[in-house]
Amino acid sequence: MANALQLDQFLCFSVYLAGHSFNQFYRPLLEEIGLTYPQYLAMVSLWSRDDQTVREIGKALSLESNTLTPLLKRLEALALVSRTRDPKDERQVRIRLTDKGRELRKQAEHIPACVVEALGLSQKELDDLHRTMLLVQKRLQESTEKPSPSGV
Amino acid sequence: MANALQLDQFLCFSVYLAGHSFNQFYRPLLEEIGLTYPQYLAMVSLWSRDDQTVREIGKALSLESNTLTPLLKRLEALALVSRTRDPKDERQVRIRLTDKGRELRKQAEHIPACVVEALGLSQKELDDLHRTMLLVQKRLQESTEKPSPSGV
DNA sequence: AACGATTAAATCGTGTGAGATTTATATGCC
DNA sequence: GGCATATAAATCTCACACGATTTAATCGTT
Repeated sequence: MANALQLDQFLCFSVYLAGHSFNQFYRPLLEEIGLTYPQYLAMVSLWSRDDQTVREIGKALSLESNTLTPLLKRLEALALVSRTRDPKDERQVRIRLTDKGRELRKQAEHIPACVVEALGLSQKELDDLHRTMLLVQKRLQESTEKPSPSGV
Repeated sequence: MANALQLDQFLCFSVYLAGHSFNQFYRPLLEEIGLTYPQYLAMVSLWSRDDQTVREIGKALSLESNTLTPLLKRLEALALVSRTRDPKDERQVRIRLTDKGRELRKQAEHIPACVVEALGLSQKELDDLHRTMLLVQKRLQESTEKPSPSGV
């Protein structure tokens, strides 16, 4: 039990530090194209599917409007996206790539290979890592949303 | 290659989201004892070794004084730690647990088991996860510190 | 001992993140 | 149709994170 405690302490540290190092690794690469890591993730989401609402992007990134609104305004200021109210539902704001936003994808395309190279993992290991991260996310989110499935 | 790009995009998302979910899971647990996640990590570091300099804690958490100084001042305001200049080297500030800071450990001790339970992983899987996170951190940090080991 | 270089914290400005509240629009029920 | 309810963004406040700079103390060399 002192053992389990110890392990988790290391685990929470290692997850925290891995996230950090991911962020740090991307930073200089993204600096070249003028984006922060969260801005890059929002752009990746839009490159894979254009014309999303703030809420949809938020779902993809696990972020709410309190974080996304200013972030997207910065992307708008960079002329990478446009923000317009949906005429069919004025509550929603639709985010669309501009030509410049689509152009930027080309400059960002070399980045993934840099990460794969730095990690130095095989395809299978990358796959395992990806699956593990998704599982961790799923399990923790389930526990967070409903702390006690058997009612309280 | 469109393949590799796709995989990494998912990977950077999944790592980002796993970090998020970890943070979200800890939040309500830590709220009970009045700490944020980074504050908790600093306290864990001090519980495992008391009387560290800002720099030493920073090394453990991959943080610099620009982040740590205000964080540690908040812990000081909570009366959990003391901050005093080292008489032998006045440049350094030594961080020491107060009695209250040591006491808090008891209230934090149940948290690790919650995480292990939520993850629902075997000891071996937890171990693998931990090792993988450490490896990711190591590889990415190496690449970040010296972008090209074979000179440029 | 003196002065340039190094080191440790602290400070400053910008950009996330998150809880709580607010504003504006849409929906449901009578 | 009219009003309570629900939903989507935006706003506000606080707490990280980080690059860059500043301040203070120590070290190294002469």
